[in-house]
Amino acid sequence: MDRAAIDHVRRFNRTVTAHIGALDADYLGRGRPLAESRLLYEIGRDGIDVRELRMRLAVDSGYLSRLLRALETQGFVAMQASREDARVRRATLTRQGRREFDELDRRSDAAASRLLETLAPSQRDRLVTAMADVERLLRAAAVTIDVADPRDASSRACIDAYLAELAARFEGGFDPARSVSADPDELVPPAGVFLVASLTGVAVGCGGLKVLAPGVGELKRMWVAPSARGLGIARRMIAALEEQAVAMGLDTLRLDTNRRLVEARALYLDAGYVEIPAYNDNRYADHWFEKRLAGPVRRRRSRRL
Amino acid sequence: MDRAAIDHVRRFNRTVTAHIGALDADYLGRGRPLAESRLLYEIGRDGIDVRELRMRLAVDSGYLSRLLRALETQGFVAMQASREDARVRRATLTRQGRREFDELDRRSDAAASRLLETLAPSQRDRLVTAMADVERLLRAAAVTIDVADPRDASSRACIDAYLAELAARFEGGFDPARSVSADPDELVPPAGVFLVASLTGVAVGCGGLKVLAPGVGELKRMWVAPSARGLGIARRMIAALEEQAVAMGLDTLRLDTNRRLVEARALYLDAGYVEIPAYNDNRYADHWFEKRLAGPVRRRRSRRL
DNA sequence: TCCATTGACTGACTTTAGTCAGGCAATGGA
DNA sequence: TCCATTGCCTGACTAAAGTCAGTCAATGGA
Repeated sequence: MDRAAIDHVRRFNRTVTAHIGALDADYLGRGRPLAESRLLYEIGRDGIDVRELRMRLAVDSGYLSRLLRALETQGFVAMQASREDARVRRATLTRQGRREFDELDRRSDAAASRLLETLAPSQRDRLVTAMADVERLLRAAAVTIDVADPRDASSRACIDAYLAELAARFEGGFDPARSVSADPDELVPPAGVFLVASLTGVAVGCGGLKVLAPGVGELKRMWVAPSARGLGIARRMIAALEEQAVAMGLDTLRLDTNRRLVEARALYLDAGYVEIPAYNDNRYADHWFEKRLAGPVRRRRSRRL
Repeated sequence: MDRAAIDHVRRFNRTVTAHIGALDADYLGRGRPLAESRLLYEIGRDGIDVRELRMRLAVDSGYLSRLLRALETQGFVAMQASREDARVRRATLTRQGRREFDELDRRSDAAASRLLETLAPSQRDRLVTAMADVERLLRAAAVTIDVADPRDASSRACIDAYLAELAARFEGGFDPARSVSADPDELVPPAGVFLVASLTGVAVGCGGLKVLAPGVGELKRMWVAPSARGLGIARRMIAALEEQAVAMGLDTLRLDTNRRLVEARALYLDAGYVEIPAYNDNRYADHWFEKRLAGPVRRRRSRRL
C-alpha cells in the first residue's frame, strides 16, 4: 500500500480525533456522561427497542440497562413492553426527555455552525464537500459481505426488495413464478450460496449463486439497496460470489439480465463478464453473460472481498 | 448558516466517530490503557518535556504524572531534569520504549492500510484526497488569533522568521534598521497592537498595527509560517487587525509592501485595500495601500475573526 | 537574601465505562 | 404442557479516567 496514502489516513485520524473530541466535550456540556447523551440521542423522537439500541451502540446488555435506568430516574425516558413481543422493551422520550433531546440537537447544530463560520465561504464549501466524500467512503469501507441463510428475515427482506424493484422497472412488471427459479433452498450449500452485504448490522445488499451443472454456476438475486448505491458494493459482491464459486469448485459463472437494467450490464462487463448466446429461456432476460474463473490457483492479492 | 452544510458536518462527525473508535481499539490491542499508548506515541523518538506533553494532550498535571510513572515502571520511559531549567522534566523512550513505539507505529500503519484495501483503487484515491482536504480545513478552523505581547518569545520568533524571509526574498536583502521602524514597543497599546495566530498552541503567524497619526494606522509584520499557508490565516489576520483598529478608534489603515511579495499584494487587494501614492519613503516599499474602515457602527455578522 | 512563581509530584478521592454470572419472564415450537 | 431460547435486568465486580488540594524543589527577580 502506498506510503503517502497511509500517512494521509493517519494524519487525518490525528486531526479528526482532536476535533471530534472537542465536539464530545460539547455533549458533556449538559453535565451528563457522554454515554447517556448518546443514548438520549439514539432513542430519538420516535423511541426505539432496547435490542435495537444494543445493536447500534454495540454495548453490553447490563450496561445499557443501567444507563436506561439512569435516564428513567432522571425523568427523560419511559420504558414499556413492546406490543408484539412482551420480552422486548421499548424506550421512549418523555416530554422532558424530548426537551433535552432538542437541546442536544441545538448544541450539535451550533458546534457544526461554529466550525463552519470560522472559515471563508470557499473553504467552507470545500470542507463540506470533502466531509461528504469521506463519510461516504468510510461507509463504503465499513460494508461487510458474509454468507447468510436466504431464509433469514434480513435475507428475505433483501430478496423481496429486489423482486419489487424488478416489478417496478421491467416493462409489464415481473412475476417470479414465470421466471427462472431461485428459491431460497436453491441458494443453500451444496446447491448454491447466498451472501448478504451489511452496513452496521443492516442488510444493504445481497447476491446468490446457484449451481447449474458440474463446474457451472449462475449469479442470481444481485441487489443493492438504493440508500447504499455508489459505494461499490455490487462490485465487491460479485468478487465475493466468485470467490465462493471457486471454493465450490466451479470454473464458469453465468447470468442473465433484462435490458432495462442498464447499470447492471455495465457492471458485469466491467467485472470481466462477456455476452454470450442465450443459455436459458428466461422470458425476462435480454442479455446473457459468462465469465471463466481463474483456476484453483488463487490470485495472491485478491482484489477486495 | 446553511442547513445542508450543518447536516453534512454532523453526519461526518457521526460516521467518523465510529470509524475512529475502531482505530482506537487497535491501540488498545497492546493491553495497555489508551492514554498510555497515546503518551508513548507523543513522547516519540526524540523525547519531550512534560509541560509540552501537558499542553498537547490537555491533561491534568497529576494524571499525567501518574501515567508517566506507570510507563516508567514498565521500563518504557526514562525521566530526567531539563538542562535549561531543572524544574522542567523531560521524558524520553528507553530502548524498550522505542521498540514499543515502533510496534504502535506499525499497527497504525496496518489499520490505515486495512481501511484503504477494502476500497477499489479509484475510491481509495478519492478518500485520500478528501481526507487531506478535511484535515487541512479542520486545521484552518482550529487556528486562533489573539492579542499577544510582541516581546514574548513566540512573538519574537514570528517576527524574526518574518525578517529572515524578507531578507531572503528581497533583491539585495533586507536590513530592518534601514526600513520604517516597527519596534516591539510600537506594537503595544496605546501605540499599536500585535496579534499572533496559533495552531494547537504553536505560533504560526503574526500581524501588527501601529498608529501613524490620529485615526490612521499601519499594518506591519504580517507573516504566516510556510507550514500554515493556504489555510486563510492571513485573511483572518487582516480582519482581526481591522477589528482592533476600529476598537482603537482608527478609521483608516495603510500599509506598504515590496514588489517581490506578489501574494501579499493580491491579498490586500482582495481584502479591499486600494493602491495609493507613497505615504512614506520606505526604501523597501514599491506599493502603498489604504483602506477606509467601516465607522463605529459594527457590522452585525462580522465576517470571520 | 528573600519570596512569589513555576513545574512537577503525591495522596485521596469520584465518576465513567465496561464485564460477567446469574436470574426471571415471555415466547414459540415440539 | 414442557422446555429451550430470547430479551432484559440485577448484583458484584474491575479498570480507566479524571479531579483537587497540598507539597516540594528550582528559579528568577526585587
